[in-house]
Amino acid sequence: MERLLDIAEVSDRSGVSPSGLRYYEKRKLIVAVARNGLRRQYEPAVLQELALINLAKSAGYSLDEIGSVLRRPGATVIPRDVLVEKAGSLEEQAKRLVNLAKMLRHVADCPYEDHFECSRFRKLLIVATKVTNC
Amino acid sequence: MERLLDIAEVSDRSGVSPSGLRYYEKRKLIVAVARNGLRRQYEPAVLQELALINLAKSAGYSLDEIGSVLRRPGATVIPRDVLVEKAGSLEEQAKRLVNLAKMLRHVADCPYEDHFECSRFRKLLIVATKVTNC
DNA sequence: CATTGACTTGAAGTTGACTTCAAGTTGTAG
DNA sequence: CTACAACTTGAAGTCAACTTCAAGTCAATG
Repeated sequence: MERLLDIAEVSDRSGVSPSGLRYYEKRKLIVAVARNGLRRQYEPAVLQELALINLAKSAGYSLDEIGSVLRRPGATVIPRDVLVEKAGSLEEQAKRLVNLAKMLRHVADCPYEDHFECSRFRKLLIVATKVTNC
Repeated sequence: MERLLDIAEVSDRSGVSPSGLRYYEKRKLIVAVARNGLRRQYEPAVLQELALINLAKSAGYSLDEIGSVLRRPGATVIPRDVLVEKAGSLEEQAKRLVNLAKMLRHVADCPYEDHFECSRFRKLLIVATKVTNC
C-alpha cells in the first residue's frame, strides 16, 4: 500500500502551486484519489504526471492538448502516425532552439551593434527559421 | 532604394495578422517606416525581425523579453554572459524536447494502455525532465 | 468623381492559465 | 478541548497576447 501525498507536498515537490493543482484537477489533467478531511490526497505517481505536464507545457502544448493525452488510458488510443508526426515536429523545434542558441552565442562575440546588419547573424536567422512549421 | 511592403503583404509573408502587427508596433517590437495614406509601410527587413520574433516566442520568450532585445541597437548591449547563459538554457530545452520526442516515438510502439505503467516510458520521462531548469 | 474595399483608430472583448479572495472547515499541536 | 494554520469552495480578478468592433479614412478602380 503506497503512501498518499497531500496537496502541500505535491505542490512543493512538483513546483505547481496548490491553486494550480486544483486548476489542473478541474481541467481533468490530474485526480486527487482521496481526501483527509477536505484536503486532497494524491498518489505519488501524480508527480510523474506533473513532470510530464510541465515538460509538455514548455514544449508549447496547451493544457487541453496535454489533458487529451493524459485522459487516454482506458479510452481510445492516439493513432501511431499522429504520435510520430508530433515527435517529428518536436525534433524540428529542438533544432530551431539549437540554432537560436547558436545565434545568441554568435551575438555574444559579434561586434555589430545592429545584428541585422551582420551577415553571419542573418544567415543563422535564416537557418533557424527555415525549419519553421506549424 | 528598397521597395516598401504594406501591412497586408507583411501579414501574408510573416503569418502575423495585421492586428498582430499593430500590436507588435504598440509594444515597440517593430516599426512602420512610412504610410501610404493611413496604411502602414514596412521595410522588407521587418520580415526577418518577425521571423526572429516568432522563433523567440516559440522558445517561450515573452514579447517584453523579445522587445528588450530588439530595441537594443543604439542602446546598451546585453552582457556577454547573459547571452551565453540564455544559449545554454535553450540548448537544455532543446534536449528536453528531443527526449519528449523519444517518448512519443516509444509510445507509438508500446503496448501499454497506461504508459505510466511502462518502465521504459517512466525512464524516458525521468530523463526528459531531469534537465528541467527554471 | 463616386464608390468600394482595405485599411485606420481606440476601446472593449476573448482566451488560456492561473491567482486571489472571502467565507467556511478541519486535523493537529498545545 | 480549544485554537490555529492550512486547507476547502466558488467566484472574481489578473496577465499576456491578441482579436473584434464601430466608426472613420482614403487609394485605386470603373
